[in-house]
Amino acid sequence: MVESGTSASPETGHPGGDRPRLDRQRILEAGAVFIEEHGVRQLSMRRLGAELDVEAMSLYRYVPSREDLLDGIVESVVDELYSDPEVYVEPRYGWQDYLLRLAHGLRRLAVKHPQVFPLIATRPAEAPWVRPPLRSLRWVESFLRAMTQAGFSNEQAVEAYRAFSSFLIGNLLLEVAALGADIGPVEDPDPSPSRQADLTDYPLLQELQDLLSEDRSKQEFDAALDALLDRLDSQLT
Amino acid sequence: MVESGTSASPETGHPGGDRPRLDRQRILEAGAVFIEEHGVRQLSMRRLGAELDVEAMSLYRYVPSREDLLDGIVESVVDELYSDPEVYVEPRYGWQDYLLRLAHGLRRLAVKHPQVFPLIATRPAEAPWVRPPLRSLRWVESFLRAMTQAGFSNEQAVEAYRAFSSFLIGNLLLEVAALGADIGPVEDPDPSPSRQADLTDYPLLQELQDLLSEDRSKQEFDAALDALLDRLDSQLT
DNA sequence: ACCTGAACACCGTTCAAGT
DNA sequence: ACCTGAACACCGTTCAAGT
Repeated sequence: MVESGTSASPETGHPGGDRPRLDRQRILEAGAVFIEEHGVRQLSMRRLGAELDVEAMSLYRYVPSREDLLDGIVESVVDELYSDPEVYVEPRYGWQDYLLRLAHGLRRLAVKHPQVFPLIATRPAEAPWVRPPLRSLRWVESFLRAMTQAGFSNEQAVEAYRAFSSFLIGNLLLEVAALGADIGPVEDPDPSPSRQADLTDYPLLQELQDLLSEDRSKQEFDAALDALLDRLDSQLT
Repeated sequence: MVESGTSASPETGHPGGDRPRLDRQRILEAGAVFIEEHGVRQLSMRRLGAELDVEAMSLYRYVPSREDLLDGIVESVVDELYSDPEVYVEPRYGWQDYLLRLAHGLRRLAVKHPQVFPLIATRPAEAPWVRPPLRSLRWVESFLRAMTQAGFSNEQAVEAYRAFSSFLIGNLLLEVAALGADIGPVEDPDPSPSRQADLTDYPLLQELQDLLSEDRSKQEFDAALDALLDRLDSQLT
């Protein structure tokens, strides 16, 4: 990238290519944007540097490694949940209300960041029992408090936490996979006929193809969530 | 799976390091073993070649690219399901029996290949509606046939298929993550104190840490599966 | 204090060449 | 027919050097 010649104002101001100075948060956000645009596989230190008008090596002043960069991006995206006004309210309307808000907040997050969500779901967490997508001690504590205060035993609260995590991962991972289809690697669209499945040997698939292609994620999410809440409720007394 | 042929095998003389000749299936199996031993991140064409006593470039005669290699490994591991005698029986004992067998077969697969399973769960499939971990048209057809023949409507069968996939992904992905903890990248054990979470601000987590660390995956899997079957059953009639 | 250039070890992949 | 050597473009990362 040809640049510089920006000797006039060191702080700010150029309309075309100004460079607000590097800092960790700016790098993480640029990383999240880059992943959403090009996929994780395409994210290299060099390319992210270029995006920020900087050499790759400069990033190492703020981020110890590419791995740590990815962890940082995940953390920074998940932290958006704290500023979701629909989620972050005092849990005084009962545990079902709390779980509903939390689940829908995480679904909004997943749909907003379909390319980052698989990382949220699959990166190793701080401790083995901190299960995605609730990747922080603070949320786990909050979850368990809501449940125990509602009358669940310690064992039941922990079991509910696990069931809730599994429910979210399964539903949201498959939803974003169907969305962007790029849940792991591979970037090219590839609309070649080879990619179009040959259904001649599968009469039922042929018949149901329209149904199978229909997107009912929202309804299914709500239905499964409802069933989960019922199941948990039945454990209470 | 050692192949036939190679009768006198004149060129495989070395006692310690004989080289049974390259073929696609051998490469895929070696890849699966390598991933289970060292993690996906460590798998490079060069290293896999070395494992097979061959230069990396030789692999390209059987596998178009590293991406395709990973897809091939996933396919070859999932294909083990066909030779699981507990799973692959005629579905004449009812749909619940069928779903139970299938679910437990996939759980065995996940536990046997904890490092490969995340790939099974996250690699883009043949068609967008072919949801992991049932990554083949054949299994989807089989699933839908079992359900419709049991009296589910087309819509209900498709919905059941989606609910079943989500259930499996959520439960099994989190189970293998807790197992190997390496659900994505990063290889080092790192038992440093920095990795040990500081729980001073989270009294409930402190109190429940033993419960949280307990492994109850099998029971929870069975309980959630049971609840799912009940939910589906209630839609019948 | 912050960024860069050059360098190292390692990748995936191509292709002409060996046997 | 099957494998290899050399080469290319690209990585992550280190470190001494620039400003």
